[in-house]
Parts: sequence; C-alpha cells; structure tokens
Amino acid sequence: MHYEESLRQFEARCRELGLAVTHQRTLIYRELMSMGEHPTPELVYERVRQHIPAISLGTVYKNIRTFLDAGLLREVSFHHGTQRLETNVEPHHHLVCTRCRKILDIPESELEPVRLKKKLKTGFKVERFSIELLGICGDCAQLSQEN
Amino acid sequence: MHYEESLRQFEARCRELGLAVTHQRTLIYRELMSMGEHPTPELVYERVRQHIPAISLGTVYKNIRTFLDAGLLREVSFHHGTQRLETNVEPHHHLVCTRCRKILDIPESELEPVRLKKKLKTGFKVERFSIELLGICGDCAQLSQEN
DNA sequence: TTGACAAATAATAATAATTATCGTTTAATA
DNA sequence: TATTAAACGATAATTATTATTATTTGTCAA
Repeated sequence: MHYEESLRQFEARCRELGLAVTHQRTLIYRELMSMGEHPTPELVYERVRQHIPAISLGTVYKNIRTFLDAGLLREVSFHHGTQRLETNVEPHHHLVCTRCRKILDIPESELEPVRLKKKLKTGFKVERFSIELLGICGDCAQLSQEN
Repeated sequence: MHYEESLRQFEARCRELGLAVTHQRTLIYRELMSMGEHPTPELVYERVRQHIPAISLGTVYKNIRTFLDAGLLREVSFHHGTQRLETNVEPHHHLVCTRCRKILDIPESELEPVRLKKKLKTGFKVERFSIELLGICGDCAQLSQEN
C-alpha cells in the first residue's frame, strides 16, 4: 500500500472516530506503522522526535493510548505493568480474562499439542510454548449480563 | 503434601542454594505457594504482613527476585515492565527471545491450529488464542557460541 | 554455646514507566 | 474568519520496582 493511500485511510479512520488529524498524531501513526519491531513508546518517541523535535513524550503516550482504544493498535501482551507470579510447576497454559485480568490455569493435557507445520527458517531455537486463551471469565460475563 | 514436609523441602532447597532460612523468607514462600492466583508482589506483601506486620515491601520484592533466579518461581509473562506495541493486523503469533526480548511474528498458518479437547467447564468465553514460542533467537545463539 | 562474619532485613532514597493537570495552541466546522 | 472543543507541551504526580545503607540475624566453626 502506498504511503499516500494509507495516510488517507488514517485520516478517514480518524474522522470516523472523531479524532482530530494533527501533525503529531499523523507522524506518530506513520512511524509506528513503519517500525514493525514491536516498539516501546520510548522508541516511538525517539523516532518521531527526528521529525518533530519539540514533541512531548506525553503526547506520544496519549496517542498510543488513543490508538489502542480505537483498535488501530494492539499491545503484544496483557501482562504488562505489574508482575504476576506463577507457582504451579505442572505443565499448563492460561485462561486470561481481558476484563478483570484474572489468570486461570488450564492443564496442558486439555489442549491439542501445538506444532509447527515446518521448521523455522530463522535460526530460532524454541524451548517451550506458552498459550493464552484470551476472553471473558465467568464472573465478568455474569456481571455484564446483570447490567 | 503436608505443610511440615514442604517446609522441610524449602529449607533443604535453600541450603542447596546457599540461602539463609529466615523467618521472612519462609513466610513469603509459604504465602506465595498458598495463593495460587498468580499474585502480584504487592498482594504477597499484604498477605505476609498479616503475619509479620513490620516486614518491608523491599524484602518481599527482593525475595521474589531471589526465588525467580533460583527457579523456585516463575513469571507468568516475559512482557512485563514496558509496553510493546503491535501493528501487524494479520493473524499471527510470536517468537519471543528470552535473552534479548526480541519479538518476531510468525503467521498463524505456520502452526497447527490450537484446539481444546473438551469444552471448558469454567464459563470462560474464549475470544482468541495467543501463542508464544519462547526460546533463543538466532542472533543470541550466535553470540553465545562465539564466546 | 558463643563469637565472627556473611547474608538478610527495614527504612528510605532513587529510578523507570506511565498518567494526570493545566495553560496554550491548533484543527474542525459553522 | 471566528468559535470552540480537542490536542499539545511542560511539568507534576503516581505506580512499580530497584538500589543504598545502617542494623539485625542466621550460619558455621571453634
């Protein structure tokens, strides 16, 4: 997709969402999309600063949040912000409630084994799999029905 | 396993590791093991404080780190501490290097589909799967061979 | 048992990541 | 082009975590 085209799409999406198309916002989005390496907000800030030296880190954080809320962007993991500890030493995976952040264990044996269709060509040595089943837990589902 | 027995095992493990068996350390471990809900350090602190009101939050953090380093404990996720952003909207999963924290995308199509063997009995509504292949990336593997 | 010494602790300061506040500027639209 | 709500920059505040340091406590050997 051409740059011009994706820019127009971005502007259209902003209008749908009632977001002003500012110079800063546009550049944050453009840099984000050009990075691809699962960057941190700090890294995005550094990249955008090359084009707008006076931009504030807060603006980068705020726009990232806006994009996340709008679904233009995702976080790699739900478990960022605070450490969660694991005491279960049995092989298992996790059910993760995206609403209340509850984490429930599910024994490995309840899932069909994960398998690669072919060898990776990246030289990456896989040591273990970690599977998360993301969704809404029973408690949260009930709560939202009641209201 | 009885409490007395697991306590003795804990003490033995500490001696193997050269760790002093202190009142605080023992209680932090005991509470951790009794919680099971993937607690945060703060929550562990609150629980331990019921038994040792004067304990310091720093002591809880430091012991958790010690347990993690010793392999007595695990973190639920590698992605804690700082936000990582995702711009790839195609269905995919992740290769996560546990050494350098690099995250690489792997198309969903390269993995056999994840499937539950039977329905969950927890009332949990699964919306999507997130699979992480944890291991060592090519760059890191090469670096450790060179030295 | 006791005494010496390393390790652990409590108190507290420092740091890192992120969010909130607020006065000023800018984009949307009438 | 004037009005107004939204966004911005500067900065303070907050949250999670780590570092520092003086004091206390296990460990181990005599």
